[in-house]
Amino acid sequence: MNKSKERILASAKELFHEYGFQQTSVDEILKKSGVTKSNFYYHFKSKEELGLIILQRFITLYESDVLIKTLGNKSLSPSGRLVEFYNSVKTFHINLENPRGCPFGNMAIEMSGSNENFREKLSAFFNSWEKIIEECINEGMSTGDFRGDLPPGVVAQLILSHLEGAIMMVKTHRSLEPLSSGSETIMRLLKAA
Amino acid sequence: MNKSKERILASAKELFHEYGFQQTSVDEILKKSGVTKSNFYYHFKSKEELGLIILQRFITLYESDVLIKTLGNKSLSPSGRLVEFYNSVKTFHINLENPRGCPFGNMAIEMSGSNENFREKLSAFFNSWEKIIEECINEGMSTGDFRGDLPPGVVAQLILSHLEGAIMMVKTHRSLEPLSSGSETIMRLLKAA
DNA sequence: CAGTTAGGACTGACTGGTCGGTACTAATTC
DNA sequence: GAATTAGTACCGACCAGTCAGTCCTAACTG
Repeated sequence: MNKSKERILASAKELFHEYGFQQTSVDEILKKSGVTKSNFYYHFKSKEELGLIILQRFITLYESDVLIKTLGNKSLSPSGRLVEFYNSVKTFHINLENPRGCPFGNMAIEMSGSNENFREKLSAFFNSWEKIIEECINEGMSTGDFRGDLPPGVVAQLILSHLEGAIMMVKTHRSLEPLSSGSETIMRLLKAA
Repeated sequence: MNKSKERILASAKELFHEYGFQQTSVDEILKKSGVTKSNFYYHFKSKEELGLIILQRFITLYESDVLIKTLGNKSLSPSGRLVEFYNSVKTFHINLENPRGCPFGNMAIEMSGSNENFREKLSAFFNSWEKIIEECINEGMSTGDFRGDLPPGVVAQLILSHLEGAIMMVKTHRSLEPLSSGSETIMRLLKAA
């Protein structure tokens, strides 16, 4: 059911990630998904609505498929979880022939200045992402995985900021190195003395 | 002389920073600068050419007015230079009622995937920026300002990645906190044991 | 000095094309 | 019979970019 709707969502998701929201036209989405324009506007009242739905889906999927399975994986040590998380991010970006950047970071920069709906959703998601990292850091400080002389919330914020910046560098330099080298350095800096 | 040309450059620089390159139309630049379209194309052969010129100007200005005066200020200690640099970045972003993000980071995310001219210029600039940070870190490791158990180039890369990510967060959360808190944490992590 | 030439700065009207979105009819599917 | 898909023509706004031609000043020429 809703075959067209799903095809629109799948095509738009890829196009938004590759070219950005504003730089993707509705016509391109129709062409890629093989759906007619009237059918598009039967399912979505506007391009913005589509964008917000895709963003929400991506957030939900990322939380359940990546964040919970790595940072929330209680069968690993806290530092092992963080390493697993970095690995999953690297895998995600290495699988694209040309780095496209972080879907969330790209959208944040593109939309935060011009659309409050996108900005608020992204701001809330970054906060929740940060909380998940913080939980892992906090536990790692108890177990002695990580140095305990810094507030875990502040460390989590630093990790997320650095991650987004590193992915930006990966996209700009067309090399995974800033992410792999940066994540290793983060791990070293967090090691207990 | 060239009053129109300078007005176009000044207006476009602001608009590109606030809305991005692609989201700023030539007509908007004309409206803001009060210049006619034909005059615009008398001075610039395309919107892309204008964008590259503005980017180059911004890079040159930033290197001479910010990077050299902070990270290259030999009258300060290496760690004092880094603090000064962070202060200048914070001042830059606090002076805008709404955070617009880093002009270079914004452009990198927006253009790296679709325009090689922009991507290469930005990639080269990030490398040169990194080198300036590295020089400061390297000296600080000699003086004992910073811990010496990490390669300075890797640390510099981490600092720049984190900075760009933190500015992205400032823009998304509409709060300076990720940058001020993050920079303090970086300083603490780099302190010699 | 008068007449000509050159060239940079500038103009308004215009082009072909794309944008997101609408209107409306008709067929197909569950 | 209600939800979905298809088709297609259309809209006004906007897009980057072009054009022939004017204005003004300064240098050259007789």
